[in-house]
Amino acid sequence: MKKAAATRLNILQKAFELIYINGYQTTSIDHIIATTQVTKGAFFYHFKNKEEMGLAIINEILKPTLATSFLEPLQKEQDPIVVIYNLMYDLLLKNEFLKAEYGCPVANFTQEMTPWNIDFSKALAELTQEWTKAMIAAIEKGQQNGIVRKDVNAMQVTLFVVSGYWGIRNFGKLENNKTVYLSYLKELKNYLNTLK
Amino acid sequence: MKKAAATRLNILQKAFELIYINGYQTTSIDHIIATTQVTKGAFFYHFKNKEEMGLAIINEILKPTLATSFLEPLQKEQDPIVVIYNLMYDLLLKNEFLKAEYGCPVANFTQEMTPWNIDFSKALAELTQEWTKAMIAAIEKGQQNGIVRKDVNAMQVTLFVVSGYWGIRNFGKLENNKTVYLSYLKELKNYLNTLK
DNA sequence: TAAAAAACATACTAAATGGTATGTTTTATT
DNA sequence: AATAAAACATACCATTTAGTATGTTTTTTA
Repeated sequence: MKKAAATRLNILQKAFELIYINGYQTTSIDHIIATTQVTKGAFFYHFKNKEEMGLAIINEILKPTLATSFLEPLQKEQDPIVVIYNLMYDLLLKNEFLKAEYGCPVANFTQEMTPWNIDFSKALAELTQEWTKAMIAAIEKGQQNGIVRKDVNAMQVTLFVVSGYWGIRNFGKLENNKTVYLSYLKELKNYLNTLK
Repeated sequence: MKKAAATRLNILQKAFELIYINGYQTTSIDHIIATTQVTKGAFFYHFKNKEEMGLAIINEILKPTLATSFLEPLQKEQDPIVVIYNLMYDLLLKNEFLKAEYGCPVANFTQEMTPWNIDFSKALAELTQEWTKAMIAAIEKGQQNGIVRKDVNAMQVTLFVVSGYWGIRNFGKLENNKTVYLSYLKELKNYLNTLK
């Protein structure tokens, strides 16, 4: 990687960490450049302002994570009920990128930036739609395979499941504890099994 | 009401509106006093700092709303499945205090303040616990009445339902649209009916 | 290897922020 | 009505903020 690209990525990664922990508004550029050991000149060479950096975090940090941790697992040729459950299990309990006490980065950004920042809203809505589309596809494939009932509304179920995920992440944040995830996962399993 | 108390309440209500729309961090005291037509002297006479005002919003604005809109409906002597569904229906589609594009105030605060602000976290966790306790009680009563299956875990179901509520509110915010609520409610009904 | 462009560094600025110091006015109490 | 306390008003301040102006260094290209 070129050195400039490395500097840029370094800024984005450290900035993401800070924002994930403290929020976008609360994380100042001064704070970011202090922890990255990068000067203000370098920062504003790579990003024309704070907002552009925030959007770059979504596109260059969150989007790749989405692909590997949220989409790929759904594209396996398996029982979608097992696949969705395992996905949630991994995201909530195993994923090292995501921490219980800081919630879901996409949900955090959504809460902080929408509806007043249109660019953020659009970028976040796109990310979310990629995930929901993949989940809907997985469920519909399960219907074709006869694993999931034909009368199940895949879009409806996806909305229900993703909402639950966002919500339980908020719970984990509130209680600063992963144990709520265990109860949630049990009930998610119960629910998913009713789709058979 | 005494005039001083009216001033205080006016600040809290206007501040809540601004914070509900723009977030706690982004809402400045200057902005609050500008829209309330109250001077800085008055503001800091009633609240020793911004944080105290924020906590007062939780205790004096959100808590009463919780009681009337979130708890009372659950305490009716009825089928808890109907009661919970109707509660969600009212909260998502009828409630005038809550707007789709701004999400759930408690979830918003949680996302923005936890885990780094302990006082906010505690106040918000208390609010949430009041709601979950009421919902658990409603479900357990339904089990005693034979409406809800005995093998249902009331706490687990409550966690699942509340998570879904928080999550769909985030969806509504993201899409800036109430139509997602309709799909969510349909699937919620399906889910709740499996508890019979 | 010289020139040019890219990448970074330093010092600064205007605006906004939470908060204070010091008043004045209003209300309650004797 | 006099006094004291409560309630509010105004002017100010130190700090933080995003962002800029103007450099210097490093890398690429001809």
